[in-house]
Amino acid sequence: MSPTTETLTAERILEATEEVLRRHGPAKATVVDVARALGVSHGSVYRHFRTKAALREAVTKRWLDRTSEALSGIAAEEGRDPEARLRGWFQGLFDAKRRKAGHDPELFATYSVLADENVEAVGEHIDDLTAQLTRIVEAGVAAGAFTSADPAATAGALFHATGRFHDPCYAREWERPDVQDEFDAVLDLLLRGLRP
Amino acid sequence: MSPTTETLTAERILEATEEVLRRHGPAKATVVDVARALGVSHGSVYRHFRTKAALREAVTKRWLDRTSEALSGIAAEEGRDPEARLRGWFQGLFDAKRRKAGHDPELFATYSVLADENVEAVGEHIDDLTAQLTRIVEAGVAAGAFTSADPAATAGALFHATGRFHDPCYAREWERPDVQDEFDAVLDLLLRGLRP
DNA sequence: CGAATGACAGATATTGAAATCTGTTATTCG
DNA sequence: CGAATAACAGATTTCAATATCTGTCATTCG
Repeated sequence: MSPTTETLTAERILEATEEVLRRHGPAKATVVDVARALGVSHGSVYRHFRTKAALREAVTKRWLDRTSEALSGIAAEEGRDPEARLRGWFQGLFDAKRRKAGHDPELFATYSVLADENVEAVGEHIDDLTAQLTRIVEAGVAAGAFTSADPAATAGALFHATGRFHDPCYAREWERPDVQDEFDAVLDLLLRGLRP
Repeated sequence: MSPTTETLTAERILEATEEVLRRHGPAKATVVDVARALGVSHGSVYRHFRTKAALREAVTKRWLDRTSEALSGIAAEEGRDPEARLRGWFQGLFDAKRRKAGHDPELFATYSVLADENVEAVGEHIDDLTAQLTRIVEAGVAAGAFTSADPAATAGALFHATGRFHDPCYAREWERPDVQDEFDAVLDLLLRGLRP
C-alpha cells in the first residue's frame, strides 16, 4: 500500500488526535477535526473508537504510559544505593513534570484536562508508579537501608507525601525559585523516616 | 438607632455577602445582590469596598481567619507530648476540612473558588498555619523529641507533605473509605523522620 | 465482503442582540 | 456636611436563534 493511501489504524488516529489536541486545545478538539486531519469521514474514526470519550481516554493512556516508561529506568537500577535510588526516582518524576509544565504550558494544561476527564486511567497510572516505588522500597528493606512493615503502603505514603512535586494541580508552584529546596526538605524528612 | 435603620457597616456587608455567596454561588453572586439583601443601593456598598474583588477578598480573609483560629487552640497546648500534639494538629486540620467538604459541598466549592481568586490571602493564611506548626516543632526540639536544624523549614516540609489531607484540590479523595489510613501512614513516616 | 462514506436526529457549541452588572459621579436627603 | 442615592458609560452576562458536532446506519465502493 502506498503512503498516500495508508490504511486507517487506531495508531494513526491517536497520533492525529494528539496533534488536533495540541493545535486546538481540549475544549475545541472535535472528532470531525481528527477526521479532517486524516482526510477521512468522521464515521471512519467511529469504526475504531466507539465514542469521543473512548478516543480521548486512549490518548490519555498513551501519554501516561510514556511517563511511566521514562521512570521505570530509574526504578530498575538494582545495584544503586537505596536512598539515592529513591531520591533519584522522585527527582526524575519532578523534573519531567516541571519540564513539561514549563516548556509547553498549553499542552500541559491540555493533558491536565484529559487527566481530570479520565480519573480511572490516572488511577491505574498511579498504581503503576506506586508499584515501581514499592520495588525500590522492597530493595531498600532487603538491603537493610529502609524499615517498612508494608512496602506497598509505604510506597503509597511516599507518593502522597510528594504530591506537591508531581500533581498537576501544583504546577503553578513549580515556577517558584525555591521549589527545589522545598523538594529537598520533604525528601530529607521522608528518607529519615525510612531509615531503620 | 432602631434595628430597622441599622447603620451600614463593613461587617454587615460582609455578612450579607457570605449569605449571597451561599445562596447564589460564586459565579452569580453580584454586588447588586448584596445591596438588595441589605435594602440599600449598590453605590452604598462601594463606599465600603472599592471593588467587587476587594469585597470578595475580605470575605475570603474572614473565612480563612476563622480556620486559623480554630486550629490555634491545638497549636497552643504547650504541655502535651510533641508527637501527639503535631499529629493532633494535622488531624484537626484534616477533620475540619473533610467535615466542611462533606457536609456542604456547594459552600466548600464556593470557598474553593474564592481561594483560587485570592492566592495572596491564601498565602498569608498558609504562612499563619506554618507559623503555628513551627511553634510545635520548636517545642518538640526543645523537649528533645524532634530533631530539626531549621524548624521553620521543617514546618514547611511537613505542611507540603500533608497537602493531600488539607488542600481543597484533593477534596474528592476525602470521601474514600481508606483516607484515614493514608493519613496515618503519611504521618507515621513524617513523625519517624522527626525523631532524633 | 469488509471498510468507508454521507445523510441524519438529537445534543452541544457559537453568536450577536438585549439585559444586567460594575464602578463613577452629580445630586438628594437628613 | 456626611451618608446614601440614582443615573450613567462601559464591561460582562444571558438568552435564543443558528451552526456545528456526536453517534448511528443504510448505502456505496473497492
